Amino acid sequence: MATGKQHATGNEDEPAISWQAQKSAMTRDRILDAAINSFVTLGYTNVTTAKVASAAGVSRGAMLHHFPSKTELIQAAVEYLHEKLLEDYTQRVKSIPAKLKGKKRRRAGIEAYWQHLIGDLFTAYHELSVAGRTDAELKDIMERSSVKFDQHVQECNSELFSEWNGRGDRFLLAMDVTKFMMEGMAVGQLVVNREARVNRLMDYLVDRLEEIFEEGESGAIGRHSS
Amino acid sequence: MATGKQHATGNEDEPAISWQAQKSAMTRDRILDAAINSFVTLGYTNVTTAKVASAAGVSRGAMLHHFPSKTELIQAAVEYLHEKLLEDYTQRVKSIPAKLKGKKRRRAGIEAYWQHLIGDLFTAYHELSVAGRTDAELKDIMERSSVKFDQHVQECNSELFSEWNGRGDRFLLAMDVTKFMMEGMAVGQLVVNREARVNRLMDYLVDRLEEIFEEGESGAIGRHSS
DNA sequence: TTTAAAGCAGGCAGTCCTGTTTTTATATTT
DNA sequence: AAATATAAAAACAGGACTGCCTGCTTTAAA
Repeated sequence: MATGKQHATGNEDEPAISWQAQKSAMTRDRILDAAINSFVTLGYTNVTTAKVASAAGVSRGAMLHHFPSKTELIQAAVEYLHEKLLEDYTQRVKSIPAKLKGKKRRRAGIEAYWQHLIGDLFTAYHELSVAGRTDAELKDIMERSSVKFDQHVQECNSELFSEWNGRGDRFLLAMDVTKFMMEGMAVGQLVVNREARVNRLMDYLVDRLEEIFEEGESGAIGRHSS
Repeated sequence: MATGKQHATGNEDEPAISWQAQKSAMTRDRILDAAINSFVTLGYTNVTTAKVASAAGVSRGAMLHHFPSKTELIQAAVEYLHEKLLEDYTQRVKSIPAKLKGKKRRRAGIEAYWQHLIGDLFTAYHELSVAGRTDAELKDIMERSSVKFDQHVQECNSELFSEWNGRGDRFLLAMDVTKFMMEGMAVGQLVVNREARVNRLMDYLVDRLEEIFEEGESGAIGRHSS
């Protein structure tokens, strides 16, 4: 594969993209993709370096060349996963038709987040997150990743729902409600009547968000608590 | 502890509680307690039969006498955990003062569930739940356990919030919203500003439940969706 | 008192996993 | 074209975990 026919001509001051560096980076990414995929299909507990190497189609030796230890592999996989999570979410949000306005737009935002949550990337993230609870190093990385991701989501939402800017705490509350309720749905056991319950919950959630948007400073939020 | 002086007198037709059966049951429970505790402190990934035996204070041989394989140990631990989860939740709900009425009572119910969720038992449950995603046998057991637990919670709530009986779907929706949002909070990464956000979310949740309770058939729920 | 059986303790073999080292192939440079 | 560096493959050693097996102690039955 890739017989390596590079430009034979002079090509003097082309600095250092260097042919084999690309190949190296490619196998590196293949390994990281395989790692993430292994977390999804096997579960964190059952992932071994050999299985990842096999899934990536490289020898164990090749893998240990790129990642000298299992720990370094996992840490690299977390950072790689973080990038892919950001990209996945961003992509889903960006593909919301610009013509959608108002409530339709909000509903589409919720749906995009839901599709993100039931995808493989978030599954892998959750596996690592649970594993991180009892692994100090991993915990640290996961928390940083989580905080950065939430910041990105907030920026996306400020853009997507610009009509809500300037609401301060309200906006943050709405984001928290959405985040935790939907993550709970994605993570929790939801076996009986799944479809119907999910739809009903998402309808309910959108309505509550509308409430926050519709009502003024003295609206339903805090009506009882005040 | 319990020097085992059983009644030396006749006591003819007492069938078979038999001395060593008690001892056996006790070590069995010690092992299962140690297993659950190991899931909490070590994480499912790092639990080994040797560590569980050590934590229980029994030899490995003793453990293999009670649980011939690791699989059987874990399955027994799940059933044991299920019982303890039921008991824990029930206990917390029952200890809500009977004098509390109306909103105070609802708030106390939420608080009881929250304390249940941030306890060790639910942590162990979550570990096993995640492990069950990629383990067919375990998945099966966990789902059954989950369904049964939810049923129990529903019965408790029907009793605790009897003023809401007869609301049908409304009631189920309120339970789902509560369940998933709070489980999301318990499970998800919630590092920055944890205290304040949790309190705010629980205030918000209680208000939404009040809404369901206060408003009639044509209330806020479905106001937008209809 | 003897006999059978159950609970229990510890050692042993096989397997899997990790990380190191050695070896081969492929690129880049002089 | 030779030399050097890097990527990849394969063999190897050490450690950990699981399951089995043998023997010991305590309880129940005869």
